[in-house]
Amino acid sequence: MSRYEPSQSEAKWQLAWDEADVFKARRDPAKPKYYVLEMFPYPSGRIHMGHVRNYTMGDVVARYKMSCGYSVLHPMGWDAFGMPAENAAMERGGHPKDWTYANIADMRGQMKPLGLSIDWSREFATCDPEYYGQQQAMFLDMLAAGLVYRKSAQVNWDPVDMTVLANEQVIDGRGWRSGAPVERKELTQWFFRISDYAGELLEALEGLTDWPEKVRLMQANWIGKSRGLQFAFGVLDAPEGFDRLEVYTTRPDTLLGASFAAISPEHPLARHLERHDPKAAEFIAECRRIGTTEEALEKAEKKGFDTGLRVRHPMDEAWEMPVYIANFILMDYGTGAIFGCPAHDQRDFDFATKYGLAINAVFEAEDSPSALTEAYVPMKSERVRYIRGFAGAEVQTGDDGVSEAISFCESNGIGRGVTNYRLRDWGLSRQRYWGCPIPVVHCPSCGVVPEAKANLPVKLPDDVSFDQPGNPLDRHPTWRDCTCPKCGAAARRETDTMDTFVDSSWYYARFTSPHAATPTDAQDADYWMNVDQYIGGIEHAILHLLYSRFFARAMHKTGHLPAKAIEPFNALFTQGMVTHEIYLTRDAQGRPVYHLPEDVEDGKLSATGETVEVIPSAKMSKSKKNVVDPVNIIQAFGADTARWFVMSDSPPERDVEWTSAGAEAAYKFLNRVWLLCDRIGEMPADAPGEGDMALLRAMHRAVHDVTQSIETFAFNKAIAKIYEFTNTLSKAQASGAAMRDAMRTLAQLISPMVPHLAEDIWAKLGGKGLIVTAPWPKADPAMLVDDTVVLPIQINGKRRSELSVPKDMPAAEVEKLVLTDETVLKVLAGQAPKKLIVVPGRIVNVVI
RNA sequence: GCCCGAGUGGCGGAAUGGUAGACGCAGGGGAUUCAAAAUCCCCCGCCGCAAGGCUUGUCGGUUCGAGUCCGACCUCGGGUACCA
Repeated sequence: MSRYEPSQSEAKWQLAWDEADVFKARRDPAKPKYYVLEMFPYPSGRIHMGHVRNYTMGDVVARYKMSCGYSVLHPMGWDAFGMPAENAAMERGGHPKDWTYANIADMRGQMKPLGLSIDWSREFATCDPEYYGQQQAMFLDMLAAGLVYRKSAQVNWDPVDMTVLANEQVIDGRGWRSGAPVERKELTQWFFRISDYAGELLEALEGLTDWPEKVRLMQANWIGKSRGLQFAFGVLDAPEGFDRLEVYTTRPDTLLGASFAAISPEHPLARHLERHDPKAAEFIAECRRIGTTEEALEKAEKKGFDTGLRVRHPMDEAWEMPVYIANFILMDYGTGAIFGCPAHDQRDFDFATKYGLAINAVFEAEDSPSALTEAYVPMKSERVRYIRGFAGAEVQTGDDGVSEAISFCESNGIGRGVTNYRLRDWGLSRQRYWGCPIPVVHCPSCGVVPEAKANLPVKLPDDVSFDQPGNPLDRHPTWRDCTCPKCGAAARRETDTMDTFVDSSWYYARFTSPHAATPTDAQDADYWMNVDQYIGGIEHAILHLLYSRFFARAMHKTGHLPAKAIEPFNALFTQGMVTHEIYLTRDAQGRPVYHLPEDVEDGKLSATGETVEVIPSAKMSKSKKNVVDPVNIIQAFGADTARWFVMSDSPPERDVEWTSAGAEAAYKFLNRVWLLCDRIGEMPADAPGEGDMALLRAMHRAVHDVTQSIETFAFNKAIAKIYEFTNTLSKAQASGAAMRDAMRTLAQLISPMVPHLAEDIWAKLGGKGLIVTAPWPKADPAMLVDDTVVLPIQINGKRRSELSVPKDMPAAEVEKLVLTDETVLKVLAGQAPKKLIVVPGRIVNVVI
């Protein structure tokens, strides 16, 4: 008998894999390729259980596909630019670069013991000049291709720190450090023309059949295609240049229910009034105190300012309406101006009620019209009766009403039907140091000039300090001052850096040739793209994934990716979070003091015996101290236990709660497998036994079920099947040869999840070579069929009895048998059943 | 606010519209042991002595049959364009 000692054997097998170089991705024309990618991590410095779960899932897929004969690419890198590095520099001193690379080294050191099948030779960080230099080259190509432009946009401005704030740095409308009320400020910034691709990005979602439906839905809603009418109101006594007010509406059928027009505080007309009307200026200033986020804007109280201007209804010369500036109208959507129909829009209804405007119903419910105490907003597909309609039938659906209204307006010269998208262009400028510099130069005579490609990468300067707020690049004279690449005159470098979403929008492509002298290598990209399986958090469902889809198209347009790669991720899987209970005690003031799980035992603090409050599981976070450090778990139980547990307990798309009991159970199971292997290994190969056939059938059943479960990402079910098979095997009385065969197969089935233990078993039972390179077992279909089935008998839908019959017994014969069943006879009491339903091979239902 | 999910025993969960609770944890009983740990075997949704009844967040509907489909709601989670 030997002991299961993961600390020794895990290191041993990791070395063996390294020496055999089994995870090196090679372009092999003889094999099909498989590219599996997990969303790369931000180098915070510590891996957490969420990482372990994410990378174990990818590892299971990678190892399984390798066994199935694929040439696998499974790389790892670091999403290394971003705010936390600058925050660390500000709080603790030091340099973002040093902090980041030290974190990367730490995290790599924590990840390696997990035994992941990663090709580490492809590792890179997005803050490597080698990587971001290629990103700058692509930016210049995209600029030349017309995919990038500059325009004015608003940012959160901290007037005390004199710095731009990210949305998460604005707390209750105030700067997180200064506490000063945040203002909106306009800056000229760079944008990607993602909205040019809105229609295509929407339509192509249909082809992403291996993406979760919820992600496709979220993206479709985000892109937000709408069909509507754009038309102009005539403005009475208009200020010069504003005699027409263009509005966009998705409900032109409600035009005769209009009672006001409203414009965005950023609308040119509002801007004009701001300069000439102090009251308007005051209102607009108030609007600007609301944050820049959609959430803040939507949740803010809806307010308007009556400009005193009036517009004429396009269908009635005599009909005049007031024009408001309203805080909820977005300048980025439509024309930045709307008309309000209070009867059929709740927001307009509230607005009209507040400002005493008319509420005129345009249509009413077909059957039961009722008084308007709130806006009547039926589904557009519902039929309604138009009482102020002007186009189409009196009774029609909202959709038809809209179409008819657009046709009517077009033929009467009132406006034109237009298709609009909610999706806005992607602002990529960041007023920060730790990001990829935007490679352009501002020249007094040539204007905005792209940096020459020969001068790339435009490297971040190292000699910067973070002792004052703001972007250090802005106050770095030798870096900022440069010469114009076009005319050679003195010029200034762009000091904005790129949004880190740019970095993560093409790393998957860079992994195919991570050190090429161009952004991608055509042959490598052609062989390895697309990512066959992408795995990551649902929190990236919209932004990261949509930006990546756009970027792949932009890369194709600029010659950096083949046409087949414009949808870069063939299949997507979104995994849940790892959660843990939260433990806390209270200090003298009643404030919570959080405690690490490892310091709590049986609901009490180990040190003092004080009882802790327990809050239900939440996402692991440092501030709540409900974190379990994978490094501790690996030291205590081994990587295989950590891997087994994160895969076993919950369906992978759902959150998993880390419990120490669960981790111990995983460890116990692996021990059991180890001992079982020992026992079988000691059986003489020719030891006689019975039940070889039964064991063989169970083995094929297990191979089939586990394979199916892995293929469908049901890892928890795969593990349940492995438990069942292990139970069967340990109770089996089969011959030595059959037992060994079954045990080796068991080792293969567990090998994607617990690869180290699997290698140990394989080696002990005489498997050939490394299990990691052994071909995946195949289930024989003939071994999977059962001859008899047990049919449950229901009476009025409730299970009352059962019946064992040959698998293919005709329904008529089953019926006869059912009517002889004791329970059925008793319930029928001599009467005939009303109905007898026989679902062959499944169930019988007797209706009485 | 808006968009998208999720809710099943004490706990994590399983279930092509067809036996609700597979598998695991916790718990109970037993074997082994001088004893304990470890290991092995058995029991285990709730109410009830039992017969039986109830049970998949709540309420309603479709169906011979609903955890699964439809409608309304409740709670929790993700996103909301400068967190990554």
